[in-house]
Amino acid sequence: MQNNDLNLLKELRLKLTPQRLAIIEYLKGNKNHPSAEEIYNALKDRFPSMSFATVYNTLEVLVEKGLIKELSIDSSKKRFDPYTHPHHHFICKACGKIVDVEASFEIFIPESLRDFQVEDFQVVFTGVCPECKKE
Amino acid sequence: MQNNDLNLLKELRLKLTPQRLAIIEYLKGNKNHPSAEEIYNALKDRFPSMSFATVYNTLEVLVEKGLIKELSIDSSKKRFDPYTHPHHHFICKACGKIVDVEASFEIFIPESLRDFQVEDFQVVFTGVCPECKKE
DNA sequence: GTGCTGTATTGAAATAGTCCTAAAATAATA
DNA sequence: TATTATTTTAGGACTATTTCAATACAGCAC
Repeated sequence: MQNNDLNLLKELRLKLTPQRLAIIEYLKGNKNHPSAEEIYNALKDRFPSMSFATVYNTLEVLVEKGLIKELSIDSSKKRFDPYTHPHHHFICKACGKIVDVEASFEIFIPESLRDFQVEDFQVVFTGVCPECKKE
Repeated sequence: MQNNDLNLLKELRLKLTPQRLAIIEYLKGNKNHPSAEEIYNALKDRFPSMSFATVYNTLEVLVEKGLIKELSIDSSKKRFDPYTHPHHHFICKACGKIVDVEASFEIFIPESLRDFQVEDFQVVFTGVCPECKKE
């Protein structure tokens, strides 16, 4: 946890609670696209009294403030991604793993979206990851 | 419901139950990416005794047989798409509507996915649809 | 530091979506 | 028409998520 995180939270007028700081610290640099449960499990040793609601509340706030992104790649649960810069994903049909794809793609906005306010796009690759391919 | 649907189901060795036929008919040509609940609600007048499990069972079979696709665009529920040909989507942040994008994109497979077996990709645009833009 | 105030956390229960199971129903076949 | 294997049904189980009221506590003024 760096000082600039503390300052960032202050600027956002969020109270610096230990649970929040731990959740942010856990997410920071995390490339595993964790679910709420994974976050909860990772922190419950340090915060045995922490409630699931706190994890959800915090994640909601962080998404609102734009510090993390909520991924809609997995239809069974929400996943969260601290990397808010534009990037893409590969999802393995076998194990469900989600991998970052750092390439940038040149995509033209199709004519059919003329009247739409397109703000972002995401490329989701599907297939089989190297580990699952071996089996 | 056309005869070729009936033949298709026969070839797949699926029993032609009224519920199944109704679900297939409802999905056919449907561009709203309906959820299981929407399908259930749309048909419950005609099939008051129909169970939710039937909807899920049928959808599962249809996905297995490749007649429809399951979309993982909405993190709150599964959505189903009868259009199995390659196409993309726009999702409105305001109303959640999912719109088909028929364009085809030239995407290179990035070097970082060298060892991955990439089978498909999907472009998901996000932003605001014309209706929500007005508000 | 002490006290105040509004925000955050907690625990439990409510809700929503999906899936499971066993019994009853029924489509397909002979 | 009888048989059989598949499908539907009803209800409950299960998981993920949200809500709620009560309690705790971070930040601020003094």
